[in-house]
Amino acid sequence: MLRPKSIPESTVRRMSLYLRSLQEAQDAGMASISSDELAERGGTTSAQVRKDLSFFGSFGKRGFGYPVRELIGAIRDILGLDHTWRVALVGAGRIGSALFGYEDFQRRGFHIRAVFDSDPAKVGQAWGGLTVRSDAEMETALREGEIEIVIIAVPAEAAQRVVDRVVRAGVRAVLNFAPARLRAPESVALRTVDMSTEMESLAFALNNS
Amino acid sequence: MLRPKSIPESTVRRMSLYLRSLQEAQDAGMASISSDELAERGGTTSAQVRKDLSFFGSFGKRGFGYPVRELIGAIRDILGLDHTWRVALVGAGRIGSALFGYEDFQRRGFHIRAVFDSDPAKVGQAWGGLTVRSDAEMETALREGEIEIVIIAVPAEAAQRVVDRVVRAGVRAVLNFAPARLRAPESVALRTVDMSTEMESLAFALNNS
DNA sequence: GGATGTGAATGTCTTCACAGCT
DNA sequence: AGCTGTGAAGACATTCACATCC
Repeated sequence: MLRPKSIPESTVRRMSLYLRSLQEAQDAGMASISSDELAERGGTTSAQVRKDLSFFGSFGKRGFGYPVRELIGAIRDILGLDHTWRVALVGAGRIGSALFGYEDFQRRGFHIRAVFDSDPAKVGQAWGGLTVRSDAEMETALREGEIEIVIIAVPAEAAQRVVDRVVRAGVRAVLNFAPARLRAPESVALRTVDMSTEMESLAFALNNS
Repeated sequence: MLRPKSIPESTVRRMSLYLRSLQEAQDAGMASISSDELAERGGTTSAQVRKDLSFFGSFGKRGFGYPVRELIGAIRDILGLDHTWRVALVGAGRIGSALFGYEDFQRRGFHIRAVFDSDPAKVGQAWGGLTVRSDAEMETALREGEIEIVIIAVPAEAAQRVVDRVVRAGVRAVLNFAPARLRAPESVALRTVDMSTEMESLAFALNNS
C-alpha cells in the first residue's frame, strides 16, 4: 500500500480523530455526513477535512457528503487498522501497568503480547493472561512473537538502551513514554509521549495569557 | 510576564527539551554550551536553537556559546517553573494512579494537591498523603485549593463534563488523557495526550515505508 | 577565530474560493 | 441547489547565510 505523496503527520493524526467521529456518527444512526459536520466533531474546518481526505482519494459525493460506513472502512484501511498489531510492553512499573490495562488499545486492534521488566521481583508475575518476562529474553521473544510495535515505559536513563536493543531485534515502530529524546534510525518510526513537556506547555500558557 | 510576539507552540515544547539537555550538561559539569551541542542533544538544528531562544531574548555570547547555569534559570522563568504549580487529578483509575506516582511531575514542580473520583469504592482511599475525594466536592475543593491545572484521567464519555465543570470552577489549564476531542473556551489552555492516536500514527508509518 | 542573532529564502501546512459533479 | 475536490493564496515554521560582536 504505497502512497503517491508524503502525507503530513498532522493529517494522519486527524484521520485518527475523524475515524472516532465517524464511529460516533454511525452509532447515532447517521448514514452520511458532510465535511462540515465532520469538522465540527473533529475540532477543525471543513476545508481541512476535505484536503486531508483528498490525500487518500475521493470518498464523497458532491452535493451529498460522505457515506459513513464506507468512509470508516476506508480510513481503517489507510491507518492500517484492518488487522491487529502485535505489541510488546517494556517496563512493568506504574505506567506500564496502566498502559497494559488501557482498553482503547485492545479495542483498536493493538494487542499486547508480551511484557518485559528488568526487576527480578516483577519477572514471573501474572499479568492478565501473560507472565512478565525478564528483559534478558527480550530480543528472542520479540523475534519469536513477531512483535511489530514496542511500547517503552522504563525510566529515562534506561530508555535509549531499550530502543537500541529492540531496533536490533527488528522492531520498526516504538512508542516511548520515558521523558527523554531518543535516537533511532530513519527507518524506525518513533513517537514520544512527553507528559512533563505537556505540563510545561500549560504552565507557559498560564504565564502568558 | 507578557511576551512581545506570539510564540509558536513547537518552540515552547522545544524549550522544555532544551531545559532537560541543559540540566544534563550541568550535571556533566559543563559551564557553557554552543547551539550546536544543544541541538545535538535536543534532536534539532543549531539554527533552530538560536531562533527559538531569540524569541525570548539574547542569552549567548558570540564566539563562546551559552552559559549553562544562566540559561537554565532563564528557561525556567520563561516556562513558569520558577515556582510550583497546584494540580488536581480527576479520575483515580489505572491511568490516574500512574500519573499520581509520576515522579517527573513532582520533580518539575507540578504538585498534585487533590484527587477526585466518582466511584464510591475509591472515595476515601488514602493515596500518598491525600484522600481520594468525591467528585461532588470538586468545584469547592478546586477553588479552596486554588488549583491551577487539572489532569483528566476519566473515561472518554465523562471527559467533556469534567472539563465544563472545572472551567466553571475557574481552572484555566487542563491536561486530558481521555481519548476524546474536548471543547473549552479560548481562554482555557487544553492539551490532549491521545495514546491511541499515537499508536495509529505508528501503524500508518509501518504500512507506508 | 568562532559562535550568536537575525533578515531573507525556503519549505510546509492551512485556508480560500470556486469549478465541477451529483 | 448543494457539497465535494483542488489549485492558488496565505500563514506559519524551518533553514540558510552572513553581518555582528565577544
